[in-house]
Amino acid sequence: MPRRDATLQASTADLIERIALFFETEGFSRIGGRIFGRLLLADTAMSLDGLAADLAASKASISTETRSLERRGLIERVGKPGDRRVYYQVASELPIPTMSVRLERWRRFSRLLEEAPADIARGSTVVRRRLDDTLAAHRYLLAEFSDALERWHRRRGSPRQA
Amino acid sequence: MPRRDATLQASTADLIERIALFFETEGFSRIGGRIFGRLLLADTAMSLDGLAADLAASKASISTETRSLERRGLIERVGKPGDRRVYYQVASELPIPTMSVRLERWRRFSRLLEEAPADIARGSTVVRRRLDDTLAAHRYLLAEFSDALERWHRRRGSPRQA
DNA sequence: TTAAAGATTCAGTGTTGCTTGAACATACTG
DNA sequence: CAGTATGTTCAAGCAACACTGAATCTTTAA
Repeated sequence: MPRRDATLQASTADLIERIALFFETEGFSRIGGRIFGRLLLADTAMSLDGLAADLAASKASISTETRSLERRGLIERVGKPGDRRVYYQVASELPIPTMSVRLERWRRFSRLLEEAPADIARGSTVVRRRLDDTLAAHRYLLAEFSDALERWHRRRGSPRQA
Repeated sequence: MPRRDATLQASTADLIERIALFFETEGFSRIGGRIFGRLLLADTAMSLDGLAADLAASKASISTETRSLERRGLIERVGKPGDRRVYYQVASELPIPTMSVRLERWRRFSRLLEEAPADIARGSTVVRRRLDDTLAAHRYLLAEFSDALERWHRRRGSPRQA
């Protein structure tokens, strides 16, 4: 029974675990969630084996899950001079990609409705109207939300005064 | 090998299946997604055994999944005079609950960050700042989105001119 | 080129959770 | 009351997926 690295505070490990549980309900694997949680609370970028040791998981899992998290824009890879390992850190403009991923999901559903063949609701005005209404709401809310995201980005995005 | 009811058009069955696949990525079961898809495209409310026959699934599954969908506000039960069965239909103000469910998920994550014990990032300004920024973004976007939802509701919610 | 570290892929194992038939509960009808 | 229709719960089978150790690939250093 491998133990988690002792350098991790109990409260930190706790929060990481809760984040992982949350991520699990969002379609990630538990380890994926742990990685994200660990990086979110990390003072500095971490290497693959650092994560593996820290989270008591195999390097195979870390490798797979980091790639998945990266593809979804939640984390990014960085290098360190004089070190050939790859380091991972939370995406620099974190809120944007997080929300963008969610936006993308909605769009997929909207597209699904749009693609509904014309013949599907033929003869049934009630269905046709329901689909139209739903689609209209999605369009409206998606647009509003994109705007808000854009606004936030402009308001906060530029100042890189670390 | 039970077949799907022949009264369902092929294109309709197809769309239902794609909706079900989408719902699966959203944390529902496949059958749950099928039920929602079927009801979304249904001209009229459907009974439990109607759904079971139509979707070639057991009544047990339909019973479980309808309850889950109802709890999440996506469908609702209605009665028909002179019939003791329970009928299901898509929620009347569909877009609202759909979006509300999503909002609720975000709020859960925000709460997770808020509950992060103070000691967690002590000594690390970079972590503290990252958490603060993320939380600020979430608060901003959640507020904006709630407003938009409210606006939509007011704009569209009242006219019940069926 | 070889040696070695670092990262990825693969095949196997275990766990989770969906789905179902059957048993059970409830409520209506005559 | 008995009989029946309707809906829910339960235990078990099964499929899907996460996770891992080992093998493989890639890159760097000497």
